[in-house]
Amino acid sequence: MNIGEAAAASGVSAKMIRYYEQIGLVAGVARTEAGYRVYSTSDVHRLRFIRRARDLGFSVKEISELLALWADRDRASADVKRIATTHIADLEEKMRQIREMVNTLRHLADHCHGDDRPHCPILDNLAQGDLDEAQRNRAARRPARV
Amino acid sequence: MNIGEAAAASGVSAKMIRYYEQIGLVAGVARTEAGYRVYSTSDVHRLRFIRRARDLGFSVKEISELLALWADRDRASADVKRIATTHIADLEEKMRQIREMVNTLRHLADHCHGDDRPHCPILDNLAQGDLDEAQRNRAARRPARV
DNA sequence: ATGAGGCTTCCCATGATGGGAAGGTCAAGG
DNA sequence: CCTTGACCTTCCCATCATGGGAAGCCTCAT
Repeated sequence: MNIGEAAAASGVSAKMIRYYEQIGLVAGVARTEAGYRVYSTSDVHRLRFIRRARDLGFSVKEISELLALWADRDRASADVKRIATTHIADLEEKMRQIREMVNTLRHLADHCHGDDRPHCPILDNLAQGDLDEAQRNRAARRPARV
Repeated sequence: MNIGEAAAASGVSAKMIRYYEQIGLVAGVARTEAGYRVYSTSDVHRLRFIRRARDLGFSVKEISELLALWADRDRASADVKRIATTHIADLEEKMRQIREMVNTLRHLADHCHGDDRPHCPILDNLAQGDLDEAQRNRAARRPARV
């Protein structure tokens, strides 16, 4: 199987397959005499695993650990679960930060007439940058940055 | 005021102040004979505006539009509100995607014993990558990628 | 044998941020 | 007056995952 077919079969673009090989996430595969990469079905399985893990928001580093555990038949499920729960916590933290932004923004937008007149609480808030709820929270537990 | 003081006063790092100048988000400021940047209080206000907008998740591009509206006394508040509500929608979409990931992951993690035994539904799911809820949704409305 | 389409590598760009090096400047204190 | 330390300058590099595109080679079907 050429890289294009492997891409179609795994849902990972050819570009990304080469990239994953370059950074060592997948081992270099066999090549034809002409230098074309050749993929087996188990290579494709591996790529699909990666694809699915990416879809669940895991970083390449985490996926690398997950792949190692996947390959290790004697792994402890606790090790897998630890990675997953840590990731869940990361995602939840991100969600919390976004929710805070949305709350603040929605509050401001609700008080903005949104007509031809220039007065706008949104700009007022950005300009004065007073310590409102979101900002106090941010100050409390740096670093924020979503 | 030197860049260091402006950074402290605005909450924007000196690095980022230079970057914002470079990409044209803030105009080049006055310089001393020696080449040091000199900031006025209104420069600092502008930086604080940027800082606050970044904290609310606005992109540099959006902030550039917001700054233009801020400077325009005849703006229509509708223009500001449009930017804000679009941004809110973006954030909510991101939240939705993250929530989906979390739901799937939490479901999997809940069914993982997390002990010494190797069996693990998390890896099973990644490996088989069957079309579960999250994946069908993703397939329905590409592009996903959070 | 020719053309289309696939493959290769290599370089560049994204977005916002930080790190760090090499070198110039300024102010305070000896 | 000179030194020293804290600041400033520019320039380059790295992040993270992804895509775009060019130049050139390969393969298969016509």
